[in-house]
Amino acid sequence: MIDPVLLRENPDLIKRSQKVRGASVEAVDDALAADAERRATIQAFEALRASQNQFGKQVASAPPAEKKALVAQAQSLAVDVKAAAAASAEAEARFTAVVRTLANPVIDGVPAGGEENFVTLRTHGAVPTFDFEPRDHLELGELLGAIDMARGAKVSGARFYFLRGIGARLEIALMNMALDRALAAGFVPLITPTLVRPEIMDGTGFLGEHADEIYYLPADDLYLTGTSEVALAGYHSDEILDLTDGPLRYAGWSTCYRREAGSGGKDTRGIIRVHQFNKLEMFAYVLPENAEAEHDRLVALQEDMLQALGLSYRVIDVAAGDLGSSAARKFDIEAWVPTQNAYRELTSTSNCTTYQARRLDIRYRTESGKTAPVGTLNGTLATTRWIVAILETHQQEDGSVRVPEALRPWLGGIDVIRPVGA
RNA sequence: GGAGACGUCGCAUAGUACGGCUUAGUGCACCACCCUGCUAAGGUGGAGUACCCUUCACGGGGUACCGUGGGUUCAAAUCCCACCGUCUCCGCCA
Repeated sequence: MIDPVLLRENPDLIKRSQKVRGASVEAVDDALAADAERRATIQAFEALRASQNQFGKQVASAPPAEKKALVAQAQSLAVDVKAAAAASAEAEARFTAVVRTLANPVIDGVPAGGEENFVTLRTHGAVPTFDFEPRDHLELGELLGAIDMARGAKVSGARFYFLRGIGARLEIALMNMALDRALAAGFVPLITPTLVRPEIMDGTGFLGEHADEIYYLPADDLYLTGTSEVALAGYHSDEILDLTDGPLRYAGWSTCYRREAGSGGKDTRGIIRVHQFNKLEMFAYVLPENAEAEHDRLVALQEDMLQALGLSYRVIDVAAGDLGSSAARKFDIEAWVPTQNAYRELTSTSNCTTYQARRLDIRYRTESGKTAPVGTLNGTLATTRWIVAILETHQQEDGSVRVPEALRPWLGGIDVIRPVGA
């Protein structure tokens, strides 16, 4: 949720942000009107309630003879109070509903426009070239006995798969490598619940435009999370944090579930876009003024990891229209996937500033002793999808795949993965 | 799945049988000051969160909050209902 004070005092800033996102600018005026209405009804209710409280004291201390008459008077007052309370609650609900449609104001410098308007900040590594026809990750995965899509479909349907043998080991190795790096960088590992209550899912902002992407279990009123970000953000909800010793940083390890509802027909081959995968997610709670520095720090950790794995990539500043409503800025890192002749997203790192924290009521104490919402950030450090880029980038003509040196310690020292039976 | 107990201001507790004298008491911890040669002990005072109004500001006034949400009532921590959570016992089970 945006800061209601900012809305009141600087609506133009929010309008500019809505505009570059391609979101509704009128919603800002609607919110302002709803705020005025809300405050008026609150005042009316509180004044009535104050007189009712006064009256209650009179009734309590009145001699029994007068009590009856006073109670009769108080009854009519009670009717007014009730009506005013209802009006105020309604106005509050209307205000909240409108304000929550407003997205987090983007940070200065975020490119305007939609998905294609991203700005490339830097690229790393030459695009790999082959003196043979490179195989795609699924063909390699099948040769290596690593990926089994057919049986995944048999058991669970399209976009499900088995990772088997070296494929399973590869994923565990990646996750562990990422975890060790996160530990070294001061992150606290956390294995998170993947089923969460509605208010947590809603608080992280995923029930908005992503609602149809999410698995829901009506019998239990629980949502399956598409990223451990949800549980990591909910972890400290309704708390006042002590950030005097620095940010709180967590590395969440979880399976992620996504319906991929809007992506019919896209990336149907292999494990690029699947309903279930594993991810190691970094999450940081920081003082708002440190959020942008933390954002860069997260991206640096991701780049270190990608470089260690010998992948070629570019870092992009995602355009305003392609940000989720919670993010004020988002850096994606996309690795080169040879057979697609394209960069594909491997990590996504969002600075949610205080937007998410305000919804989840996560605060810290300022120097003056007041409370204020913290900043939250999240970013990927490893996912199943990375296997795609690793297999394709490091493949050799005979279908074997070189294991990047940095990954070998987590694979028992294996330096080359060879086709099964070869 | 069945039966029961419980959820109060950071922690621990009182208050709930009889609704109004509770702007929720007490202890510990906390902060400021006083006192004692240091420490300990003692004394005095202060402390929650959110929102609304007012003020240039310091501040002042008000409303709500006793797990959450409803309800009864002139009035609810206290009565009623639902939900969430914790604990105990029984049953079942990978």
